[in-house]
Amino acid sequence: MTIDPGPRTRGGDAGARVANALRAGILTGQFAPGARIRQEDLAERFGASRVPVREALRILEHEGLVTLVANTGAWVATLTLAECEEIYRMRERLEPLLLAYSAPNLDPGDLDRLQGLSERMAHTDDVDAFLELDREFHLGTYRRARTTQLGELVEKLWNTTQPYRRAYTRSIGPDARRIANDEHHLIVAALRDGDTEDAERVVAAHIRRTRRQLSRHPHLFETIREVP
Amino acid sequence: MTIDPGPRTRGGDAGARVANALRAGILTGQFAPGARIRQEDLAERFGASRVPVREALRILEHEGLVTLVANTGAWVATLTLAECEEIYRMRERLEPLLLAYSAPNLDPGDLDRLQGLSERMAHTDDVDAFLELDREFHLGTYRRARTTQLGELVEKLWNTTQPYRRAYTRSIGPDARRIANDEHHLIVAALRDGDTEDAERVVAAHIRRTRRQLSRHPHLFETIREVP
DNA sequence: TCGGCCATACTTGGATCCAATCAAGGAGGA
DNA sequence: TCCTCCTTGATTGGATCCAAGTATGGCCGA
Repeated sequence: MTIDPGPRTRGGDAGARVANALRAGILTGQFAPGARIRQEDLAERFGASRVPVREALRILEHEGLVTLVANTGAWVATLTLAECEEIYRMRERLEPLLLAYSAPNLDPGDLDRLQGLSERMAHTDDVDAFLELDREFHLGTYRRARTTQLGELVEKLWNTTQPYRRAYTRSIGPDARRIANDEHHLIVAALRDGDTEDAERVVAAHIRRTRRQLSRHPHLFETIREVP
Repeated sequence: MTIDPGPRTRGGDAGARVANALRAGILTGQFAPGARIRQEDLAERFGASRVPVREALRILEHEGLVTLVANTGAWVATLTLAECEEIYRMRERLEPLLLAYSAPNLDPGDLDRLQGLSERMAHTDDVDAFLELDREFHLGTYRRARTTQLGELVEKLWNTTQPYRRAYTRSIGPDARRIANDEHHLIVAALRDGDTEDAERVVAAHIRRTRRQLSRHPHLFETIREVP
């Protein structure tokens, strides 16, 4: 019995490999919400047959990134404003809990790295870079959580809302993003103080504020639904 | 363009059909945690080939009911005590939110039905009947929630912990279950009063108490892990 | 000219076949 | 006697092939 080789996708797991690649494509915006996905296209693109592609679609369906309709096809999942608000309300409750799992295990090096991310974020005007740093920062605060379910779920919630977060970030100016930076600094400060409860409160408020902001931009969700 | 046929599993979705059947088997205890699942067995049992079976396993893997190891096999998922506590903490935060979505839409007929379930629960000594009624009751309070993600997630959390809830319920006497009945009555009463916030508090306390009870029975999780 | 119907092409779904991988059991040697 | 290595069986993974369903385009009729 060899030891588990970890997340390295070795031969014998083409389904997961295709899923990872397609997930990355959706998160980076190469595949837009509502876009049709043809199995054979993916198979050709990744040099696999349609069998693992179908498995990959099944995986991503349950991650909320793909919508499958039997005998009809697959589309990149779309969200309505109501669904997006729902996810943000879930995050509002779950991420403080996840932070509570993680905070006691964050060492000074972690905190320095988080502070570095937060500062780089404050000095960038590029939307994609900002999004990437934002994600790195928040998930970074959760990295030391020894959870098996909660961490994955939170990442999943981030993933499904990512395309809309990108559209939103583009639509607002760089100035409007400054508030997020202040909140990030507050989180790092609370974590340095060892005041986990305060950090939890700031995270919850951060998510709540973002949700309200999103609600003021319903047009972001008025994409043409190719899904019937 | 025909309208979406809904959750009816018609021809052309054997993967989902197998997944539903296997899920039911796990929830009813026919497949115990840690039990090996052979693809060909399932295929033969459900009269399908191994292709849809593999899809079903992928689905259930992401529902947390099955553990897959590449090139090795599939097992009914097992939980450690720590993982179970983690899930209960998640439920503690999510179910009050879900109840808040549902409560305003519950009509008097729903409440009567819930009260009926709660009373039948108080008068049964059969463990399986109790578990079924308990599940019906709680999910019944959430049934009117117009959510797309949260409801499914909560049901998923119920499913993954179901085998251990069964073992726990068996291990305690009928008397120890009475407290749950009182809490259920409180929930119905709060809902009748239109006091959603109070109902949320009772649900949270109910889950929290159950989590503490489970923590006192670590032996329930000391099953032989067939998974290497 | 517009609407409905039908046939055709395309896409997805499922089954069978073959290759690759892993686990177990036995043989051989120290 | 115990450890190691190798062989063999069983099971999973992937590809190709065929069937079934759906959507699109053209044709006919009103």
